[in-house]
Amino acid sequence: MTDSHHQDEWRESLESAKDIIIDSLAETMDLYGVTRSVGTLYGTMYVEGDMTLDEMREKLGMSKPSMSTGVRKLQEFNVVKKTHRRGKRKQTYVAEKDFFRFFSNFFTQQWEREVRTNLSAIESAWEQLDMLIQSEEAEDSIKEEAREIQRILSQSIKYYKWLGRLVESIETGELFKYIPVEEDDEKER
Amino acid sequence: MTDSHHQDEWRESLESAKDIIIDSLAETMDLYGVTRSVGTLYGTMYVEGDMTLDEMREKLGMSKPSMSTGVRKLQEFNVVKKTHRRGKRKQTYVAEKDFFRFFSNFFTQQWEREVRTNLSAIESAWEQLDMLIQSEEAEDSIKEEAREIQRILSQSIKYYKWLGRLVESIETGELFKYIPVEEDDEKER
DNA sequence: GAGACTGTGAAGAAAATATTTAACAAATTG
DNA sequence: CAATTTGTTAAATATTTTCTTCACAGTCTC
Repeated sequence: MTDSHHQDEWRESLESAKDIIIDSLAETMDLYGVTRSVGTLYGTMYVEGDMTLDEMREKLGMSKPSMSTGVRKLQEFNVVKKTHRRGKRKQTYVAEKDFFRFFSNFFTQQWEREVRTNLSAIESAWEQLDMLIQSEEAEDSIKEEAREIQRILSQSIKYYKWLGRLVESIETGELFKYIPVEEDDEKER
Repeated sequence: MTDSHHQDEWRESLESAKDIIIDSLAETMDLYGVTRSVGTLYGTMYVEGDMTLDEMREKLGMSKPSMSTGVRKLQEFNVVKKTHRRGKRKQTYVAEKDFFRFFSNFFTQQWEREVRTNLSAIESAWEQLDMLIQSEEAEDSIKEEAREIQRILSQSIKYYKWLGRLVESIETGELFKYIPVEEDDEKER
């Protein structure tokens, strides 16, 4: 229809549109403590669909072990999964494209860990403070400081329990009843 | 009452209880892309109350510029604020001890930025894809890929709008009506 | 089972980040 | 207004993290 030079330009334009998306995804994933290049990898899989390690390597111009570890990290965050192309030997990987699920997977995991870690730390600190408070020997000023810390901690416990319930409400989908997802709607403004 | 050696041991025990809390806070802040030592700084302010830069420096055994930049970062995250001790010349800083406010400040800011960044990226990518789709010359296969990306993007837009509403509901306190904070209660199990 | 291919671990190189020291600018005190 | 103190910037250094090259183990193919 038209000469191939023009088609290259259109192709170029398509790729640059993809890059805009990829970069902005990478930037925001950066905020979550995901390294920039791993974020770029996710973004690439997001716009390109499922990929093999070699396809990633070629697309990003990086080494294969990098891709391997990058994909692993994304799997740990539950935002990338293994798939397979039928008949093919190479392993393929697919990015979670549904950001609602991305949100759920990512923060659920993050927050569950936070709750677990901090509640157990609070528990052992609390015991130690109790021992101190109940001892005969310790000075009153020390005891008072111990009690003050317990007061702060008891506030925090309330928070972690709340965070646990938030996680639950995400997992059960309850949160999405309270804050509903707008429906797909042609006449949406 | 008892000799000072014993008191040192109790003091030691109190400090170690604090350290348990500090470390676990630092570890979880690490998950949010906050560097470990900045997390430790936050944790220290959390258990120690308001501090001057010199007190931080002494407590953590680090340089003053480190404290200065650390505090700045925490202020950017809205989890530390300036205060003053009356009559005193030195500036003091205080950590947000209420984790509900911590949660609100931190994620509100993070997510608002995410929504802004990505929606504007999607907008410009979308326009570019539109140009491509409406052009006479571009090959059908390219147009089809452009349309496919638009389909994915339109799903994402729904997500970002939802995330924006989640932020709102945190800011207005609505979320805490849906998922209530347990009341302070002596006979709580 | 030999040969080819895929994915990952280890070690070292390169790059990015954090931290300190030194210098300075602003503010406060006497 | 000189002297002191506080907080920050800039440059140098140290440390950590990331990335690559190389090597190898497991799998599939013929």
